[in-house]
Amino acid sequence: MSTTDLQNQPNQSSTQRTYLKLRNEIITGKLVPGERLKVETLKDSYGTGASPIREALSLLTSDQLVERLDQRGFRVAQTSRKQFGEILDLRCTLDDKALRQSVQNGGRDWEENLVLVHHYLSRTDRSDAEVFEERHKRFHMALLEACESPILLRFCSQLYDLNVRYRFLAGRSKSYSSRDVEAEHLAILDAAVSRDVEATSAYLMAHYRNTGGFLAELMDAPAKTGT
Amino acid sequence: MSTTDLQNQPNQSSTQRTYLKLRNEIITGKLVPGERLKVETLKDSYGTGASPIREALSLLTSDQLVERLDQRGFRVAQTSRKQFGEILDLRCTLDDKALRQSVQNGGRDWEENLVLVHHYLSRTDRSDAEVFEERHKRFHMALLEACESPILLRFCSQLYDLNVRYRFLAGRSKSYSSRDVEAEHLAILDAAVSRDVEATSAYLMAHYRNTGGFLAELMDAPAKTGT
DNA sequence: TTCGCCAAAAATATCGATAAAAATTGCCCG
DNA sequence: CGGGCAATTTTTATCGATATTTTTGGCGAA
Repeated sequence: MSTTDLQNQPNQSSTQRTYLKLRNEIITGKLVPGERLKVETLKDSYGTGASPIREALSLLTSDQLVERLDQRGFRVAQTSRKQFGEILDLRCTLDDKALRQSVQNGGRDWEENLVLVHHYLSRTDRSDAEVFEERHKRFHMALLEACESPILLRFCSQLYDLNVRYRFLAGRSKSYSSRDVEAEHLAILDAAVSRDVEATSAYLMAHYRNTGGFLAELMDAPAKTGT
Repeated sequence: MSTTDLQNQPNQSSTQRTYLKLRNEIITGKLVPGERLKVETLKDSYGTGASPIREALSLLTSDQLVERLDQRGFRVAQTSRKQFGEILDLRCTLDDKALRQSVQNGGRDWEENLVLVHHYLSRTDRSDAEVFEERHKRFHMALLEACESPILLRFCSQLYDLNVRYRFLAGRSKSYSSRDVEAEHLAILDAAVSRDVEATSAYLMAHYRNTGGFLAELMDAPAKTGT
C-alpha cells in the first residue's frame, strides 16, 4: 500500500469523485434548489482542494443541475412546475425516438443485456434507494442503448437525471408506492424483446406520463419553485 | 485606468474568455479533430493560468467539442461521417419541435426581433466569416426562441455548433457558394411571420437537408474520421 | 533481433496562497 | 429616524508550485 491511498478511493480522480457525489446530492434533494454552493464550504466537506470542486461544478452546470452566476459563484439549479412539464414533454419526444431506433436495431447482445438488467431491477427492493435508483436508470438506458446515436443517448440520460430529481423533490416514497411500477417495467420489457416497436413505445410513454401525472399532483402545493 | 486592465478585455472572466476562444477555434477547424490539448501549451498561448484553461475544457467537454481521456488530459473531439448524419437527423427532430412551438407561441416582440435579425444577416457579406457566422446563428436561434422550452433550446444551440463545425471542416466557402442560401432564409422568414407552421417547418427542414447533403458530398473523401 | 523492464522526461491533477470582486455591516449625515 | 457611503468581511477567481501518473527511450537478456 503506497502512501497515497490512505483515504482515497482506488483510481479515480478527485474531480470525478466530487462530481458524482455532488450530482447525487443534488438529484436526491440533499442539496436543495437555490442553495448556494460555496467553494470554501464544499472544500472542507469533501476533503479536497478548490480546483476539483470548481471543475465538478462546471460539469454540473452543463448538466443543468447547477447554475453559475456571473461572478457570484454557483448555486443549485432552481426547479419549477414549468420545467418539470418541459422535461416530461422532451422525454416523450427524445426517448421515443431513441427507443424506436433501439428496438429496431438492437442485436442479440442488446436483448440479453436488457433482460439481465431488468432481472436485477425486479429483484431490488425500493427501500434501498441507492441501489434501486442505479438499476432503474440502468434499465431505462438499456432500453435505448442500441439506438446508434450517442448524442441522443446523452440527452436522454441528462433528462433522466433531471426527472429523477423531481421525483425526489416530490417525495420519493409516495410517488412509487401506490402504483404497480414493476408491472409497467415488465410490459415494456416484453414488448421490447418481441420487437414490437409500437407497443414498446406506447408502454414507455404511458409509464412516463403516469409517473409524471403522479408527481404533478404532489407538486400542487409547491414549497419551492423557480423564477 | 486601474492596474488590472493592462491587457484584459473589460469585465469578463478569464474562464469565459478562454472558453469562447477555444470553442471558436475548434468550430472553425483551427484546432483539428483529435489534436491534443495540453494545458501547459494552452496556458502559454492564451496567457492565463491552468485553472481557467481546465475549467474551459470541462465546459467544452459537455458541449461535445472536447474529449476527456481518463487521466491523460484532453483532446479535440473526433469527427466522423456517422456523427454528421446523427447531428443532421437530431436537428431535424429537435429544431422542428422547437420551431413549431415557437411559430405558434411567438408574440409580436419575437416577430420583430426575427425580422431585425434577418435584416442584419441578409446585409452581411459571407466573406467576413466572423460576423456572418454570428448573425447566421442568431437568425436560426431567433426562429426557435419563442418555444418556451429552455432545455430544448439549449440542445438546439449545441447541435447548431456541432453542425457548423462540420461545415468548416468540409471547407466553408464551397458549401455556401453554389446555392442561394439567402433565398432559403427569406422563405423561412416569410413563412414564420405568416405563422404558417407547416410551411416554415418544411422550408427549414429543406434548408437543413440541403446543406447536409452538400456537406456529405464534400466529405466523400474524408481525411480524418473518428473511431 | 526482439521482448520486456527500468529510468528519465513530460504532462496531468491537485493543492495552498493571493488578488480581485461582491456582500455586509456599521457609521455618519441629513 | 432613515438613507447612503465606506470600511470590513466573505467569497470568488486565479496563479505558481508540487506530487503523481503516464509516456518514452534505451539497455540488457533470451
